[in-house]
This record gives sequence, structure tokens and C-alpha cells, in this order.
Amino acid sequence: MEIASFNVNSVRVRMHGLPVWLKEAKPDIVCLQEIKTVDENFPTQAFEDLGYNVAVHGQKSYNGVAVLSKLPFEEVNPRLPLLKSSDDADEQARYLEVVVSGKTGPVRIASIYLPNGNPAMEDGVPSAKYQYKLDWMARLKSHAQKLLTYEEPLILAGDYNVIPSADDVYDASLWAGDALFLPATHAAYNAIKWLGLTSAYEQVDGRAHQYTYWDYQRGARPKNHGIRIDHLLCSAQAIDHLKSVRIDDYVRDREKPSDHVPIIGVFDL
DNA sequence: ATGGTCGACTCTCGA
Repeated sequence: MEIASFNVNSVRVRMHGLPVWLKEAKPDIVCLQEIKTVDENFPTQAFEDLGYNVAVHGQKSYNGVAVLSKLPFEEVNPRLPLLKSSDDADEQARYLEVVVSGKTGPVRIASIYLPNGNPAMEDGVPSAKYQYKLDWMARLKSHAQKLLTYEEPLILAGDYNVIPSADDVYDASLWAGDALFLPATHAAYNAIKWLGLTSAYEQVDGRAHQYTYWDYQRGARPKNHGIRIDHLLCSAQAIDHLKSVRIDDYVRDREKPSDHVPIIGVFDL
């Protein structure tokens, strides 16, 4: 089973390049982020014509996640649970979890669009946006902890808006105060991983440093000023069946590209 | 020479 994560930065603008890549790469599951549309305007039919089942959790203008799957969905669960019922309802569409049946049983996969959080500071204190990011990461940790008790293959795939280490950015010194690279961001990310999740890309030995995102501005792509922020976090039952992982960065040089590129994990599941 | 991005939607924000 090949499982991909791809932040498309508006699904409707990507409807020339995205189907081309799907036909080339033929992933079984694709977790999309930043679809930037409500469910009713998602191009469901176009993906069904390519052989995919479609699950969408959309939002007007911003955010929005979806999952395309060649296998039928056994479960579709939008939204990350709130930590306390007293918390305000979360209107931001950033989480969509599905279950499909693999060769040896259920495989649980989530499409995640973790908040960016910039600007991190405002008037010398953490901004509301950065606090929302940290709170959201706490919610993700709590939910992941619950999902791990199922002892199933679990892949939390998405745009984490986290640069895990200085090796994952072209110049770490320029990112020191950024919400994607702050110590509190790393702490929250590591707390999720330490529950028992392994990043598929980091599991593979001998990999070259590769990025998954290049800004549209300042010639970032030709200068290779990228960052690695799209990740596949895997339970033991998933990582034990990981065969390979790759980043299809060539799509960044095509017409009308997203600023992100797909990351794909190949699992014997 | 001194600007150089994109997308959704409104005339500005978010990334």
C-alpha cells in the first residue's frame, strides 16, 4: 500500500497537475491538505474517474483536508477531538481520519494540516496564532495516544509545519525565531513522536537531505532554499512494514505547482 | 533599476 501526503495549496488550482501526478505515481491513498474549498466544491468526480474513493473535510477559503483512496473506506472521522468539552468548538478543518482494510487488517490513516503559527511572537509574548498551534499539537498528542492503544498500523500523514532539525532547512540561523522551528514547537513535536510514532523519512538509512516545501518567493526553488515539514508519522505496526519512502520533488518544477511536494511511503500492508 | 509569490476573496489576510 502506497500512502502519500500532499499539501496542494488549493485543490481547484491544482486540477491540471494533480491528476497527472496521480496517474504517474499511482498511490493507493493520498492525504491532501489546504484544499481551500467547501465540500460541495471539491472536485470529487474527477478523482472518482481516476479510481479513487473520496472523503472531504473542507472549509471556505482556508485549510481543508481530504483523503483519496483506491480502497473503500471502513470509517471516516473528521475533526480532532477537543481536550475539554468546555473548549470552544474548533471551526478550522485540519484533520480527517479514515480506516481501510489492508492485507492483514485495518489500516488507520489521517490527513493532518497542523497550524502554521506565524508570527510566533506579538509584543514580546507568544501570539494567539502560535498558542493555537501549540494547543492543536496537544490535542493531536492526546488523540494519537488513544489511537495507539488500538495497536493497528497507523499513519498520521500531513503538513506538520514543523522543521524537525537543522538538517531539514537550508539555513537554520534564519529560522531560529520561526513558529516552525522554535524550541516549544520541537518539544511538542517530539512529545507526539515519543508516544511511539516514527517518521517514515527519518527511518530510512542513508537518505539525502530532502525538502518538501519551497516558498514561491525570492527564487527559493532554484536556490534550493527549502524546508522539510511534511511527515508520515507511523505506529510500530506500520513502520515495521515500511519498504521505502520518497519525496517527488520534481513536481515542484512543473506548471502551476503547489509550494509543497508529495511524500510517499510504500508499506507492505 | 531596487522588485522579485500565490490563492481566496475582498480590497486584505494567510502562508
